[in-house]
Amino acid sequence: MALAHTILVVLLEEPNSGYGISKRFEENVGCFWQASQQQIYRELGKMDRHGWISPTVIPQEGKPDKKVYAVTDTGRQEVLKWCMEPTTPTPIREDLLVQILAAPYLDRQIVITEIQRRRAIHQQILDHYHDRDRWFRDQPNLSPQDRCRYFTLKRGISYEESWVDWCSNMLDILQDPNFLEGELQT
Amino acid sequence: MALAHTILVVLLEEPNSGYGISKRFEENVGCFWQASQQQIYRELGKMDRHGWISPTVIPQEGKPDKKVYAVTDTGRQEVLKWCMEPTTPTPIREDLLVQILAAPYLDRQIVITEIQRRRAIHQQILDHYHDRDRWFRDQPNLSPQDRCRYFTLKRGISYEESWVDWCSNMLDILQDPNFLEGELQT
DNA sequence: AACTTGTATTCAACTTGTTGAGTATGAAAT
DNA sequence: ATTTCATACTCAACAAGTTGAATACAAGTT
Repeated sequence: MALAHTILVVLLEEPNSGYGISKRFEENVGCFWQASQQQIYRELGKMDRHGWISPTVIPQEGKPDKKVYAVTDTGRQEVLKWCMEPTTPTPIREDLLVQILAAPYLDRQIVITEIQRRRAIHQQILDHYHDRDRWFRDQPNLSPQDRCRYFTLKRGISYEESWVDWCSNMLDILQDPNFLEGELQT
Repeated sequence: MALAHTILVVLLEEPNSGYGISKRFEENVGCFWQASQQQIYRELGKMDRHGWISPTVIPQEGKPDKKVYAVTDTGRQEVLKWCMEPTTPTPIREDLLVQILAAPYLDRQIVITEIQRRRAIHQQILDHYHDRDRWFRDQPNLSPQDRCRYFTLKRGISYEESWVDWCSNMLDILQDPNFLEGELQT
């Protein structure tokens, strides 16, 4: 139940609603954990039933009511216990590399176009991460929480850079008309 | 149904049994797609019902019988169609980074130990990939299939390198006794 | 006046992934 | 002689992720 624990960590900093948590995921957590709104709402229900969080309905003006969840003592114990356990690398499942494996049966131009498209996507994410990186650097003082968020952003940057590099390298190789013959390039 | 399509691509090169496909996944495909034996067997059943593959029972000496699956025409059409569609980056879900986000609530030594452990894991995978990389380079002639497998391996290397680099960087920062104060390091 | 956007939540169906048990054979090792 | 390993497959239960629909209010836009 890693999603539940991710949500708990987000709620440790401050209580928040399902909608607010979802926004947080988009803005801050997205570089290492992606979850849909529906997933978050469902998980919050389960966490509530487990007694890890407790909701307070907050009436708002001009907006619908919201249910703000706070971490309970049980929840706090649970998440800290979970966080001290060893982790394993996440299994990778990458559609694009299935295409690469199928490249001998495909038109080369399709593969090239797809890698260009993917490089653009990763470059765009990277640009966005660089903006956030600059924001962190411009702050005179960062809270420990922000500092740790910065570390996760660094991981996101490292990841996206590795994609952009690989794509560029692939394009160099595939655009060489002799790529099927001869020595392997470096 | 990306797993089904990944299996189809593997079967395009040569017909194979569930067990054999599982081995292939461990040896070659694992750097970009991880699937358990059970998942593969279940998927093969579904693919058979869809008419994408057809089995032949092969009696063996000294070993149990095996069901060798070959891609049908329908299956071939299906996988080639799928491979020409645009892909999206796989959502990332990384437990270790949840821990990093929770670091302000944890003992620093636990986080350091965990990152060291993870770096060792990624370094080990990387060493193994480097061995395979060397094997590819030592071949005088590679089939287009092997050449494409090599490209996916390159992606694996890029990915694991980015992890090792990030871990090393994190350890430098966390082992600095003043990491909570002062300027952000590069 | 009707449409879109942003906030806020809930429910249902389906697919995919994980975990564990269970069956069977032959070869190699203790 | 028994255990372990490698081959080879099946079934079931559960957890997690995806997709889509539905409801509701207010503000801003066309």
